[in-house]
Amino acid sequence: MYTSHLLPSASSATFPAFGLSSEALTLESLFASLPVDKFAAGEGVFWEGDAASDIFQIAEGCLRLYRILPDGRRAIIGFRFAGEMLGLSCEGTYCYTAEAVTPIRLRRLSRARLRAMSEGDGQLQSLLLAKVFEEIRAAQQHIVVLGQLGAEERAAHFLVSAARRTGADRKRPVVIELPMTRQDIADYLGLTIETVCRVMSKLKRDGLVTLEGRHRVILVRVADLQQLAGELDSAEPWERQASPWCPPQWPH
Amino acid sequence: MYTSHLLPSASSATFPAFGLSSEALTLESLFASLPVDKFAAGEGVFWEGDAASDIFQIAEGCLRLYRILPDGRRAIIGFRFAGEMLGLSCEGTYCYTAEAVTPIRLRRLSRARLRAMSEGDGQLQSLLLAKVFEEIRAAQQHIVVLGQLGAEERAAHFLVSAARRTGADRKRPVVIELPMTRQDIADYLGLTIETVCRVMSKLKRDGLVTLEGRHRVILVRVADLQQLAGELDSAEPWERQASPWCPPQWPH
DNA sequence: GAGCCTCTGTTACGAACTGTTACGTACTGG
DNA sequence: CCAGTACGTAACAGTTCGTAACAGAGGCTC
Repeated sequence: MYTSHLLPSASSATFPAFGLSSEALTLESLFASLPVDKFAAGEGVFWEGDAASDIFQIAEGCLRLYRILPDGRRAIIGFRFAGEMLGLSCEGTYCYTAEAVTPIRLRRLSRARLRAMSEGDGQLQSLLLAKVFEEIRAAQQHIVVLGQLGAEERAAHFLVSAARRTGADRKRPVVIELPMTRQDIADYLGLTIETVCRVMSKLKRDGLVTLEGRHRVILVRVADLQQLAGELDSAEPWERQASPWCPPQWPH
Repeated sequence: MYTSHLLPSASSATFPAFGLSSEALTLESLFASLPVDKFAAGEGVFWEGDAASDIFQIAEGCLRLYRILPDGRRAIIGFRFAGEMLGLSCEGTYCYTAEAVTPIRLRRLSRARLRAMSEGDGQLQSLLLAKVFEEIRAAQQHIVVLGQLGAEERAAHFLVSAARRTGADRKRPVVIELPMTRQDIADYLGLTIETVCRVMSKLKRDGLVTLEGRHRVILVRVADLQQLAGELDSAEPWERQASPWCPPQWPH
């Protein structure tokens, strides 16, 4: 799981890459027949304050969710990847801006229609509620990370979470792809870009990871990274299937 | 609103002190006939990992919600006050420990029973969902505070939020009562107790607040405090009624 | 109710960490 | 291939932390 909001998708439901789970199929099928919207990298899907009329499922790509403070600082609340949903936990207006990190394709479902569909469908309601609870749990995890962990610990947590989320932690070597920029990571972890660089370099120097280019990290000593991360994950219910992962080809 | 989780109660529903709102009555009436449990200050109501069998409504007093990290650090996720609910957004097991800050009285409703009651009751479902959404919004607010604000800004935000939450910001002078200890505030704001003291002293020295004993703060220059807090509140939908407030008599 | 005791809170100062600024390098896209 | 952007590194500055000493409030005993 990605520190917190990187993996706010399913708790009991899963998102296998080819839709083998019956529970997941229920949710996936809601979107399956909908047309696909495309957005270029850097494009916004919706903005904080917009009427929250739709929810989205990401068919492909990666988004960042953020809020801008009055003085211009940017707080990234989380990232969303292929297979995950977007905008479910907003009511009235979106409480953050959603922007494409990579080129993305997503399907749009109006909130009104979802409401109509879930009316009287207890199973669907449960699935949606599970996603909302998952999002709360992820947010609380993020709160713990930002409030209690130091820079190196936050970075370790970010990496370990990414590995778990993508399922990379079940292969050897553990290779994770990070489509977002260092600035994105910094704004997500509550650090500056320089501190992120420093810490990544230190992890590399200490032999915990290997860096291949800007967007690929190989976790060498996973157990040590997990310990650095405060082992916040191990007690977490993220024992789940990986979401489909976009191929490593995002330009910046 | 309290930085974030201090006020995760209602978004559309309100909790007037004497239950005058019809929406609030719907939720309040769920608990009204239930027996009252009492807990002494420092006592735990439930623990992280416990089966989340019940949800609670606080009749009186204040609780802290926290998680303990493997190395002993304590992260306070939020506080809960009289009139608010507890344990709603957990599924399966509680994801934090709830502990009385002051002597508390609360009413317990089993999750199974709530489920049965809400089955087929669309209005009740909406009310509960609104509370869950409110909690997510509060958590995201807390993420922004912990990730982007400095120590003084966090403290200012904490105070302004407390004022808004208790309705103290609509009177002059703005007097807020903080039943929790400095250590609680520190663990909530991601600071050390010394930094909390230092910052509070600085706010006092700068004439922004007056401190009366350990648990009472008078906000002198509210607008300046709000600006320090990043004005995160002003754009927030916390334009709501205050919850009933416990009398200022908590010993430590 | 007086006095002692313990716990909480406050302040000071040095240490550690993170932010800031600046500059050089690597990658990306045209 | 070139220009622009993102990234990495280093030196310096600022903030926060950690330790420690002290002050004050509340509780307890007598």
